[in-house]
Amino acid sequence: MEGKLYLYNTLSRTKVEFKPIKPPFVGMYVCGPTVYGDAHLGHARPAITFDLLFRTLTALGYKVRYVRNITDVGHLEHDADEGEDKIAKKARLEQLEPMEVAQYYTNRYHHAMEKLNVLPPSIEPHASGHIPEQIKFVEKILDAGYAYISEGSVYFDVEKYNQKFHYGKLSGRNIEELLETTRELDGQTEKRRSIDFALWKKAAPEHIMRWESPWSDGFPGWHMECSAMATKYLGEEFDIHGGGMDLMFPHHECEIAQSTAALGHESVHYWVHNNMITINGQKMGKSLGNFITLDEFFNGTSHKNAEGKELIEKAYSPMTIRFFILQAHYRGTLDFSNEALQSAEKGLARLMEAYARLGKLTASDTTTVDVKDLRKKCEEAILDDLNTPIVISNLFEAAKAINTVADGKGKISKEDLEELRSTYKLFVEDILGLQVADSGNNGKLDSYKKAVDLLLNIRLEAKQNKDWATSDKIRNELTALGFNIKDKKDGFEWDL
RNA sequence: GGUACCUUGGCCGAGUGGUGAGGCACCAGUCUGCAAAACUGGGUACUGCAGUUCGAUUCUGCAAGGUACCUCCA
Repeated sequence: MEGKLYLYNTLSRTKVEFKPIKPPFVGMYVCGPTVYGDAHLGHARPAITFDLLFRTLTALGYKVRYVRNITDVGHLEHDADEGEDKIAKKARLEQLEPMEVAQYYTNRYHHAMEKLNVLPPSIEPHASGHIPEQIKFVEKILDAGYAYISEGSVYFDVEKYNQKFHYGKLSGRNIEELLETTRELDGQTEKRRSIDFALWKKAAPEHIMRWESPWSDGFPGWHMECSAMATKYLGEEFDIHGGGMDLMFPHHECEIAQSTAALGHESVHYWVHNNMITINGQKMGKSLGNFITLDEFFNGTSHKNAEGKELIEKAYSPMTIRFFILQAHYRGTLDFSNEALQSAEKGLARLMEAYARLGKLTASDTTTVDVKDLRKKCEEAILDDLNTPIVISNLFEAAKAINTVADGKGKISKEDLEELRSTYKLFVEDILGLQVADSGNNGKLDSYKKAVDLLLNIRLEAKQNKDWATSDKIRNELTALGFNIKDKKDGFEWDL
């Protein structure tokens, strides 16, 4: 694929042409999960959005280094937890090593991502494995004069930073406003200003996860790992930084401040943020307790909300979830509902059936269906800030043409057929990352398929003999077993 | 309270200053022994009010409703 990619840059609040610093190389950093719980539907959104971007960049010929971190050092909690490390807290509850908990959820995250056909990133650094880098980064900020030490902790001096740089440029906030609205939080007394944030935090005695540093036994601040690890693997300046919109402030704002203070210049050229998934119009999030985990979707596990009402009516395949997410633009909210998910499921099935039929079409000498500009239309859509809904709508338009030809009501030339196949392959599989079902090609599966074909051929013979009783019996019983039988002009199609 | 954003047909969701993206659901027709599938046709949606305009769903203003961020969150 060729062409200019336009991306919405949160920094400028406009769509801009994507120009890498050093083509053909592209560096992309995306905020990954905090591994102290199962991934929920909300986590699937950035994973799929940036997987899509990764795939699109790759299809454009870029050599992408995609870094997605694992946050396994935990961060401060509010309320009664008084700065207790999240992972440590869970570890004590379950009598597990903190790293055991982190590993457990990391594995589960990986499994869920694999099911969603999310490609693994090039590098997946763990925060806990980069403590020295983070300490060095804090030292740089101290040396530059934008941080101060207070009772074993190190804080970023936002006000001082703002005198030379612009704190709030990403999220559109100004300091005066923040000073008025920030609440009382833990560590307030140690900090000079409420808006200052921790770069290194001294650990309380009961805090299990801790590391040595020049200032105290403690742990890195909320935003430190991303600055340190992005710099380590992508350099002082890199192309794209992604994450959920809810991370814009304070997380990404603080990251910009930290990196700029330490390096003397900004790091990220394009900030890309995906919007939230909502449920009943409200953000699905850990703190709201209204989330549904990916495993629950995949297994159809019962999930009751606070009022005891079932949130999911049935199991949804990973590809349904992926398709559901891709049917909306990444910058818009996407509302979860069973109805929406079930319509996505059916739509996906229709699209994939057309794709399967496409593989079986035979070419004619002429073309009577309109498939001309499919590739061009899909390319324009994906290059326009990853407009997957438009890509999909174009694929559906082409699906009609495919079905028409498959029904024998239209013709397609060899040239057009090949073009259509390669376009479908590129967009359905390579870019949207929609997996073709039962691509498995082992002997057992083959025998099983042949057995079903055999039954249906017997039915075909019965039909030719107008033996409707036998014909219907075969169809009805196969249907009862979960098969879908579709009669064609001179044959049949089936799936499970 | 501050800041930003959103409001599209039964549902989900694109998009545009002027011939109704697409999916799901629904209705009718074609095909079929029947069914399913497929194809074809069917609905004049753009929160309300006012303004700009030859013309607004699209621009401006006001109003109503909703959401996000300001605190860990994807």
